[in-house]
Amino acid sequence: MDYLDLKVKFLKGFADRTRLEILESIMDAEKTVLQIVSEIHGNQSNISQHLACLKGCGIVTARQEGKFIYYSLHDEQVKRLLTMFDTVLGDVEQQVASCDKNDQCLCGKSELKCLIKRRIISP
Amino acid sequence: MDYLDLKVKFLKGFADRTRLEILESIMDAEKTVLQIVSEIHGNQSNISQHLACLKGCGIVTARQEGKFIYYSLHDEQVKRLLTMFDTVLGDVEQQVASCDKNDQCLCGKSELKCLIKRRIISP
DNA sequence: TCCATATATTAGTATTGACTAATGTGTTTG
DNA sequence: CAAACACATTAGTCAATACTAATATATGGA
Repeated sequence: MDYLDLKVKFLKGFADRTRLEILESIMDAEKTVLQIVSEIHGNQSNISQHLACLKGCGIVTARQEGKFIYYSLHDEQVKRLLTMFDTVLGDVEQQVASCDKNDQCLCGKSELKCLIKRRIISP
Repeated sequence: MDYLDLKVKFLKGFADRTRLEILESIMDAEKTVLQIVSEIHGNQSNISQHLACLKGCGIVTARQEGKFIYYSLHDEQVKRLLTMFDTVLGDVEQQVASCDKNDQCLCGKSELKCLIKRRIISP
């Protein structure tokens, strides 16, 4: 694993809907797994796996207290980064939203418009 | 597609080795597709697809001039974000590098240690 | 010690995404 | 207009990843 691989892994940590929901949930205060599970949709197993992922990506840290494990953002820098995502996305949101022009890319291939374009289903 | 989906898509745009290589390549100056292709490994088709992806994610923009198309970062904010990735990664690099503890997560399941853990191959 | 609670792990499946090779489109130049 | 060039698109394949359900581990308390 070279530096670029580490960077990819770190960034992939953020690039998932469930994980972003988790991060939003613990943005301002540490939470236990069950607290997170109840705040966002998801089941316990799934959330646990995503938390392990976030930890492995250096995005969150865990702190045990009795039978509870509290998760929080790794540090202030990570929080700043999360904030910056929104800032920058503000600039480009329109472009990203016009997904029609790049159906094939990161839109989820079972998205309706993508299925149409790929002629799996008809309009 | 709600706001969170847009954010996920935007972030996924960064979360790939080839795309990061492209971004590094055009970080300081716009480049044509062929220039990018020759600077990093990759073949033309592959790079073209990644460029379409980056464009769709609002990360780069394209400018046509004759038969050439010049790609560059979408704006200064995106450049700042790319810089910030390195800054924050500096803090957490050690944690990310110790991939052993989270084999299953974003390490690539055909990585040697992952294959061992999953008992596909033996140590 | 036995049970309940909190969380992690495993295994299996389905989806998503990256890559290659081949072909298509548009632009310039002879 | 035809050939060459620059780039985009398509289709197909394989690998990576997210999810569910079931099971395992660990902690605290009756």
